[in-house]
Amino acid sequence: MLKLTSVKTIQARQPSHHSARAHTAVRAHALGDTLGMIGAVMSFGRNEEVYGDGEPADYLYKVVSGAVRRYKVLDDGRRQIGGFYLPGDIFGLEVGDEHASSAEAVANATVLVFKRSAVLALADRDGDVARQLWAMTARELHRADHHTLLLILSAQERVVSFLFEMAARLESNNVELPMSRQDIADYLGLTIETVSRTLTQLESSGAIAVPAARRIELRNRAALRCLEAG
Amino acid sequence: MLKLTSVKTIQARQPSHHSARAHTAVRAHALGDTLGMIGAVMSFGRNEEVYGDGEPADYLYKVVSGAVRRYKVLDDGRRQIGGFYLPGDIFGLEVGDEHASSAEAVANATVLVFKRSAVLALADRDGDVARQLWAMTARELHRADHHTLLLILSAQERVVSFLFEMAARLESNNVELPMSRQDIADYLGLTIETVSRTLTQLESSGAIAVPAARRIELRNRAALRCLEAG
DNA sequence: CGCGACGTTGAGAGGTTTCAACGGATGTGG
DNA sequence: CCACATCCGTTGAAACCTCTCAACGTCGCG
Repeated sequence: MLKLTSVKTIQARQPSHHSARAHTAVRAHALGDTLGMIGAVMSFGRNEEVYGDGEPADYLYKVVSGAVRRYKVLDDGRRQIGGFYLPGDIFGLEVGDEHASSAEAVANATVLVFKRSAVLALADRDGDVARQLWAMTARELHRADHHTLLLILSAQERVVSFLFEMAARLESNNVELPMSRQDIADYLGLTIETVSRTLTQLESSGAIAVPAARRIELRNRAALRCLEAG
Repeated sequence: MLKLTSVKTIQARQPSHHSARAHTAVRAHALGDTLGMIGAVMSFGRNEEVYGDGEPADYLYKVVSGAVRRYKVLDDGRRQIGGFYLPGDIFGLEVGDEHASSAEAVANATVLVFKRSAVLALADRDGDVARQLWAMTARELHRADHHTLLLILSAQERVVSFLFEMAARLESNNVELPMSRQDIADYLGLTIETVSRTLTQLESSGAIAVPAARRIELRNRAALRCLEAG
């Protein structure tokens, strides 16, 4: 298993480009629920940047509360959100030395921060850790593949697929969305209007309920599954 | 899936200048240009399956000649091509025990086949090998991320982006496409008609030349770059 | 030569976007 | 406490892009 004894105490300092305040260093339960190590807690306000595209990837992160979006922006301003990270998810892990995209807090978020160099050093000594870093990247790859599948679907299929994904990750039929319609649209490759119209349509059909803009309840999974495809 | 009862059995179905002398198991120069190991040469005819979605991932592959497509099909028949693999590329590497998509030869192809278990065993003993397997997955992840960016672009932008990608990988402005229009369409999330029309349009503008359906020459990169976005 | 696979072109339909206006919630200051 | 500004989300109508359906052309091959 894990050799916690081999883990040196890491004095995780606060990255200079971060404006959020760092709190006391705490002991993380796990990295990917298996790697044990030391991290620091940081807080990020809504829309606050965690790291930027092209910046050195000196840290990796694990969401404690709130939510984070990873995204790229094209020259003309179009934005593609590559993924959302919810409590328990790890993000910012790169094999290269630079981040390949940016990350921001969707809502106020607290995040565990780990020094990448320390994790890599640990992986060097422990094959198990190395395997898990690899597995983590592989999971991201599968997510990315699934995301490309999303983008060839119709608007309705994409929205339904998104709702199922969120319901599964939040483990409930009553989904409390942390992100805005714009975030959803940029994740699904649609406009906010199309997302909004589609949700209205799904609500009219009785498949879902939308008691509040950010709250969506899956009422008829069977019906929804018929509207899904991927 | 072809029978691989004996990894050393070689079907020299399509002898070419590359595979002509590859009757015996050869020592691969590299896996990812660095890992050294033993593989076997196999040949696949056009549209022949290399492996199928859900099958045990007992092998990984390196393209010697020809081209391979990795894809998934939805229930209703829609097909999404996740990527093309050209000579030198490695594919079929999974962290889990099953393939997450299918792979077929786009054109007659010869491929080096490696036993996954042997590679993993090697990685167990050699941290360098483990690191490279991880790096390989990370490269696929970056490709996948770039692919999702492609899918939010306009048809013209997607086609131009595709041409640039192919030109870069084939290291030439004169691109000899191994794949059909349908393959391109399924890779770009478009229809063959839209791909065809876009190419015609690009040719009319003088940005490219299409002396034959499968041969495309980039004539004006500057103009093409203006039509691109990602 | 004729067949079938592949690619191109055309016309119309349809889905998504664009542009615009409106509504609702929240927060602030008078 | 209300007026007001702002952000976010919804709704409508028209434009646009891509798809669909269809026909035609081309190439390779039996």
